[in-house]
Amino acid sequence: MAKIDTRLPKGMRDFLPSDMLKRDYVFGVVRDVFETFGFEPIDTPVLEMRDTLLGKSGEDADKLIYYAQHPGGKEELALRYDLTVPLSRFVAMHENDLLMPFRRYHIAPVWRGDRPQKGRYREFYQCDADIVGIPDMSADAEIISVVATALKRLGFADFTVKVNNRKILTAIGIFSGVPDAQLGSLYRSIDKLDKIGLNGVVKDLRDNGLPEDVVNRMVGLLDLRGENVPSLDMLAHLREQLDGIGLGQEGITELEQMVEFMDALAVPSDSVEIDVAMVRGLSYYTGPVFETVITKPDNLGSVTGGGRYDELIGLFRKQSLPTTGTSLGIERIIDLLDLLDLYPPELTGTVVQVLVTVFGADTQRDSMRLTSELRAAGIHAEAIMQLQKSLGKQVQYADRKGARVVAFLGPDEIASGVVKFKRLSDGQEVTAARDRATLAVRDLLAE
RNA sequence: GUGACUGUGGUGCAGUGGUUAGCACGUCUGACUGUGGAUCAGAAGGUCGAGGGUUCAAAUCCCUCCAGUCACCCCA
Repeated sequence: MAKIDTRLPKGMRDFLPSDMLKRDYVFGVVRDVFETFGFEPIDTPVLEMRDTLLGKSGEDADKLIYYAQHPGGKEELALRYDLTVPLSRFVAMHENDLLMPFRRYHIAPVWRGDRPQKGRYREFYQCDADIVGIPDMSADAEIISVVATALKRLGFADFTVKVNNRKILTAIGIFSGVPDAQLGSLYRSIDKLDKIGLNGVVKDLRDNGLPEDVVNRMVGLLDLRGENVPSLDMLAHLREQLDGIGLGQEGITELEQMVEFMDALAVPSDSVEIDVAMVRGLSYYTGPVFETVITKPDNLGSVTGGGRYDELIGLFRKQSLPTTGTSLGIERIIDLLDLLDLYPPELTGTVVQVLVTVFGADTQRDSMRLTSELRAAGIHAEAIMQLQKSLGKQVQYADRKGARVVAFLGPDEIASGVVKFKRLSDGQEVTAARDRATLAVRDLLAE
């Protein structure tokens, strides 16, 4: 008989138990850091009304949104593309129940109909933290701080949070004399600076039909972005260049304030870089924008992204609320943790701590009783359920599974009222009285 | 949406026109009926991505489709 094809939707994945344990570990660390910073958890439906999502993140994003429909349903639905737009809807909808400022975190899957490739999936989790209701740069500095703290707690040593401000980008456009219609392609060219270099950007700009004097003015500005120029000096320089352009002055002041606040929050200055060539594609950003790259293996793209979007909530409510936040991309973080092997040693690939063997039908109930006692003491325990399995196979099963301790409860032990435990890592065995069994296991697990 | 590369047991690969398609790892069984990682012996497991064409003969050459990977765009 023909078997049903097992394939999954493109870009979507199953997770084995060992994968899930890693994921849960990462989620746990991130959640813990978020809560340390005073962010509260929320959740929203995976489906939203189509109109809620469309037209918020840009044309490119709209094309990636999945539509979801019940055959008999009249509502036009879509799978959420990110957690930011749902938050905006959520705030406008529940403002009566929210205290401002509202700091929330949200860890949940989102869907994008993108072509999958390394570090990119069609279904993936985002971990977002946002502060609603604060226009001040102290909020943006908090966001950078929470990002840096989470990455550090996960074990990353070499990462850079890049910071820029959309107002500066706009000012660069004004300064150089780029017509509004071409601002988009201007940003796109600038964004490629790291990849294709200054000459590449110049070529790109010319190819896009920008006049030579415009290109030259632009190059003068981008040249400021030298690696060795201290950030604040560079901003002062930029301030002179953009003299008379109000938006640019504003953006620079905001960055300067952020730097001060980050300093007060003890964000290590060597993990933050002001990069006036960092753009970010989502259209709702209005001020500071952030993005993190892991600098050591440096091939997986950004692991966090965010920024300030002061107008977005205004689409769902008479008056907008100033909001800033970030998203951590758990999938890329996990790929990197795998690569760098940064997991704590206690992640063994199984939740089972003790595997209880079974000698035969006549001792099975004793094994079950012991298992139950271990569980009551909070020890993760599993009993063998196949009576015909040889003892060797049972121990092998425990070993392959990754259980740390095996319990033996055969006729001899039962007769003398004891139980024998063996720690698989070093083969050490201890025999303990039945009423001291859980203590003995705890000792073996502790080392 | 654009481009490049790749599809052979569960996984990784070999096989580039010629008998029943091989190897490694993994799986299962046994040596080992009260103790794992090692060793040895044996077994199971494949419509060679799908369809069509060329040929006496196709995993191998050609065409189409499908799928996967990577890159661009964009993004986490």
